[in-house]
Amino acid sequence: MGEIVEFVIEGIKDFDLTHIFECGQCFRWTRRGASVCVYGGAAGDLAAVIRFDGDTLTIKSTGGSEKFWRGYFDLDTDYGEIKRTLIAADPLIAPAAAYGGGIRILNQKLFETIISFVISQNNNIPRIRKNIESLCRRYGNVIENSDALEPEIITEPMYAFPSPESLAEAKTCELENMKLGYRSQYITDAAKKFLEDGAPSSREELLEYRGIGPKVADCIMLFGLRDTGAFPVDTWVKQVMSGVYGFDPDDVVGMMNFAKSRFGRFAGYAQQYLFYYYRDIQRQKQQADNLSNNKNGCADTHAVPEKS
DNA sequence: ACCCAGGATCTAC
DNA sequence: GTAGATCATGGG
Repeated sequence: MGEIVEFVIEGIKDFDLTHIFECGQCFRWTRRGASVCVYGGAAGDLAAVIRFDGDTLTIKSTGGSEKFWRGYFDLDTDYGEIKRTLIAADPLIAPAAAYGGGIRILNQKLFETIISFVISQNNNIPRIRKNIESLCRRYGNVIENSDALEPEIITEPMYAFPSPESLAEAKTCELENMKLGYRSQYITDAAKKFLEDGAPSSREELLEYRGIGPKVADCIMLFGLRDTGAFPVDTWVKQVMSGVYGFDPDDVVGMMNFAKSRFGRFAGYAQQYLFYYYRDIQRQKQQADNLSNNKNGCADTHAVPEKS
């Protein structure tokens, strides 16, 4: 244990690190290079630097076998076939499947997925990432050799995701002090329940957790239990489903029925393409608006209000 | 100062 | 069973 390993895997199609790491399924990977596609981060209790160039994936990590990383990145699933099947079932999804065509649904640890998506409720992705990092720093173990991996890329030690035991023993008030907010109780309760009941394996079991409702349960089914038929409906999916398919934004049941009947066991992939596509173009639109506001000089014309 | 974010829960009808 | 208020925090 403790050996740094490196794997080079060639001939990979339908793969893009930005799509994979920025599509909202994981929260511990960050882009490190400006031009080259390099990500650093952690999966469970392993730290790694990931590169993808052309069709070649390079993984330098603090451990794990090639088999583990192939599974983590879902390399043995044919995403070209998935996309063709989705588009055949519904041509309207073609733009989204092309836009996020390099998405892979990662093979993540169940407990990490549960806690991460409990934190995700009514929260935004940048803050979810911060919350999870502070949890790892406080309750996770230092990842051995993570500082020796590539010191110019990963400049400080990384921490493993906390074990169920460590979060079960954590004081709820301490989580509150770490700005975990009202979700603090959900987190410590979930860790205790996970330890007592064992790993949940169905949507029904997940819904018995306090802090896990239908949407979070579906995310955990998709990302933690690899139920690729799950179709999590969040605020972004509501918007794209109403915009593209004309659903009432509050008709969540209708959207889920549509996805199930149209996409079946591939509904989860469809959801990821739709989520990434719509959220990303909305963000770019927002940035463009901000730029044009500055150019017009509209943003600076307000006098600074005096404070009392 | 305001609305929103990968929502869930509690209460009141 | 379901509409409405509330939850803690900070991004934009």
